[in-house]
Amino acid sequence: MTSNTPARPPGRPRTGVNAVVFAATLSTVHELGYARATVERIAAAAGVAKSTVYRRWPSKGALIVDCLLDAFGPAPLEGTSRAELMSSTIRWIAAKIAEPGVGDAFAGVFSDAVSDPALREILSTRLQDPYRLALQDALGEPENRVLFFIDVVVGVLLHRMGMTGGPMVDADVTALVEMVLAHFADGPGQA
Amino acid sequence: MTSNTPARPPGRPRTGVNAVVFAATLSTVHELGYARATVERIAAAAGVAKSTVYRRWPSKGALIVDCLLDAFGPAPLEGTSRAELMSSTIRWIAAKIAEPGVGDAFAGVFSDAVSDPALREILSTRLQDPYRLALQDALGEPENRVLFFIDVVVGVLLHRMGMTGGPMVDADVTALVEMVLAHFADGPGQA
DNA sequence: GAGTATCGATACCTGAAGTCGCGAAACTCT
DNA sequence: AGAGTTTCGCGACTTCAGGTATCGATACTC
Repeated sequence: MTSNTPARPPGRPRTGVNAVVFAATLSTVHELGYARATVERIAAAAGVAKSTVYRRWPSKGALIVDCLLDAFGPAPLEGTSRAELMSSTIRWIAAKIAEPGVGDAFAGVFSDAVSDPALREILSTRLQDPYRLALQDALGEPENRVLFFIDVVVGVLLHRMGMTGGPMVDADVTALVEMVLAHFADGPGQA
Repeated sequence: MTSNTPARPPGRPRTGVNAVVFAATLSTVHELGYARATVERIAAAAGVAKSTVYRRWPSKGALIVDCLLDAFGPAPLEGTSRAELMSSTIRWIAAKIAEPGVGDAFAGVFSDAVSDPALREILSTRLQDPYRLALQDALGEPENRVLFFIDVVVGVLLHRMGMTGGPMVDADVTALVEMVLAHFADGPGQA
């Protein structure tokens, strides 16, 4: 244990502007949409130089993913029964995606990932995997079933967002909950 | 009925290269991905000038939408029972999206539409509405239920495509069919 | 033959992602 | 105190893609 206390590396420390940049990202995406929310505009909204943003995130997509991670936070995973747990998780995701800027940012980075394998890797590893593992643990379901669950919930919400420009209304979220609950009611085991 | 036979408008008629451009679009998108499939490259692959493409389609998104319309064609709507009809429709969409280039193009134009209201209008009106109306008629379901059906099927398939880079495996398509069928089994009427 | 709309080719404009280099500031270590 | 290191803001720069405009040539209709 010779170097167990890195204390602080030499050089000027980074200013604590990550939270400000995340807030500026969401508000800029919310106002202008994903494509017009350029890194330059986001940086200006945060009161920060563009080079500062690129010093911390390698690409616009990586910035968005980190911003989404910050916006979502850890999954609540509340509920005593499997049904309650799934229901609350779905409603939690729906509510988060409905927050101003979050859905637009999510759909935007998602579509960028289609033709960008590096970004797809970031999206899958940094954003999807933590929630996937937490759900596997909480639900006791195998990986492929949880991935299917995520595909259904997030896919439906993003498709509605992309087609209409707005979040899904509550009645349809309820229908989504009922449909998913019925499919997963029989517990782990089937394909 | 004075001008009931427009016959052919004056000027040089357009050459019949639409089909060639569509094929070039899909193959280019398949090879390079949506973002790198520039209009210039697509035109070159079709043996056509870029200006010719822009003379026929106002934007890249409109070209992609027309290309998808051509690739999908009319919905089969086969099956005697409601369950068979839904099942065959879902498998038909899944198979189409799995065709080389189609899924990438779909996901790409979809994500572009998120921050482009004009493109969203084109996507919704030209691509979604025809199939929505046909499904409303064939299933006897109200608009909001059919929209939910489309959200589920297309949303799930595109989310899988965007996250993994490849189409959904057959076992998961089967799970999707079962889940949707169970939800819509009770027929029209509930929310 | 006059008029019109297409064709290919090419040059151009705009905007956005990402890079680079600069001098200044804020730290740590000696 | 001073050397070394890293960040900061600022701005110029490169690259690339969507889209526009202009050109002479071509293929039609009237």
